[in-house]
Amino acid sequence: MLVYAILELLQHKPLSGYELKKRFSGSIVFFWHARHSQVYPELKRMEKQGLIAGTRVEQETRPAKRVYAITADGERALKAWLKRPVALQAVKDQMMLKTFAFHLIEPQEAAAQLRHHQRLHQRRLDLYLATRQELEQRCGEIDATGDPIAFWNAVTLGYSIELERSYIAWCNWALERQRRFNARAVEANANGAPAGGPTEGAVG
Amino acid sequence: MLVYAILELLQHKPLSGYELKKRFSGSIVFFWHARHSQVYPELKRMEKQGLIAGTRVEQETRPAKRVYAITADGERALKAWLKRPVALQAVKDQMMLKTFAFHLIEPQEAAAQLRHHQRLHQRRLDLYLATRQELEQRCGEIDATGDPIAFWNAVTLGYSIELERSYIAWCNWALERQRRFNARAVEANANGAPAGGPTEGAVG
DNA sequence: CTGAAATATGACACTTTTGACCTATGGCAA
DNA sequence: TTGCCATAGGTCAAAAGTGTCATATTTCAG
Repeated sequence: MLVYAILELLQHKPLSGYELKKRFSGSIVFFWHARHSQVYPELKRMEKQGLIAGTRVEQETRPAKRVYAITADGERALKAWLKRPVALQAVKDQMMLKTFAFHLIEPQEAAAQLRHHQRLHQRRLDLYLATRQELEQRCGEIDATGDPIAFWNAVTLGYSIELERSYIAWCNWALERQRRFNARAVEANANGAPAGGPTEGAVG
Repeated sequence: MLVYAILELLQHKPLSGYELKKRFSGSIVFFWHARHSQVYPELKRMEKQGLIAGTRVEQETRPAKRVYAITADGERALKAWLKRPVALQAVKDQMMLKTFAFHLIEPQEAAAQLRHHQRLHQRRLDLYLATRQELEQRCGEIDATGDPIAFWNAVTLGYSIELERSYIAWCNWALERQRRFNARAVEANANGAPAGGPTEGAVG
């Protein structure tokens, strides 16, 4: 997969390993990322396969760098991949893994975790919104410019924003539901009817 | 991370490697998954660490199995992990990686990809909704039962459902935006004003 | 009675990813 | 002038994860 992420970035413009690494902390990082210790070996492998071509570039004030450009073969491989249908991706979410077992910790601790997580996603959302503002200022009303690169950039950014909003909304919803749940439990306890214990049937 | 996923599952009830593997195709698979070739070695490692304890169990109609139970150490480790604040997780989304480069393929091919992906997520959403129905039938109105396991199960399931709905909504939105975008491009073309070419500034 | 399917566990090669460490150069600030 | 930061590019061990093959047993359908 990293192969295609790199090809996509090089398809716009030739870049060095260091510049690529920085791109993976730029807009593409919203849905794909890689460390430099993964990028450099991958570039070598891709060059051996003929997907990209590197050239040494001397610089005056900075160390020399090796700039990679996509080849005709690389572009073919990229387009072929784009046309292949994607399979449904498995979800891996640490926060959900924790939430699934929140019955093991104190309700207020669970709530604190949810609030903390909400703050983190709020910060990320703010970053995404700022990025969108920037993009719109650079490109004007995207639909009007007719630039397909800016268009699809905006479409993926729209997804990232929606995802963060969903997460924040879910945190709110979970906290609200938890408040109601706890209130009921306290009430039931006061009436001398203890809340139900672990129910095996709930898991599977 | 797999360690904690396994501990969570064993915390409910001792299970064999095979049963665990099946759990990873059950409700926990909505946000975590693992193949059996990862589960079995992990169980051995965890037993050596003292987080779980295995016992050989003979069966009449089936081959003997090794059932693992969580230890006091394992429970402590699990609870400690639950209380540690989660870091923001990086997103990895193949579909977004593709969408980011859809300017390289024909608009109708991009639209076909979006529609295909929407169908896949619709199917998954249907599965999740069925699971929720099942859960509610087994546990009744969850807030009323006072069972915290069923409660947090419902909360995570709520997230999974929201995520799928977001994805489907995004596909619709993207398709609609693309239709408008293409209509404009055709219009501009008819007026003798060709649509803008690649804009370097759109990526970074 | 043969073969497929489910149960049950494992080995192994491989890729992907992470985290820590290392080497340079040059600019800039305390 | 000492040290930090950014640029530039690596290495390496380890962990995480995938995919395939192997090996038993038993049940059940044809």
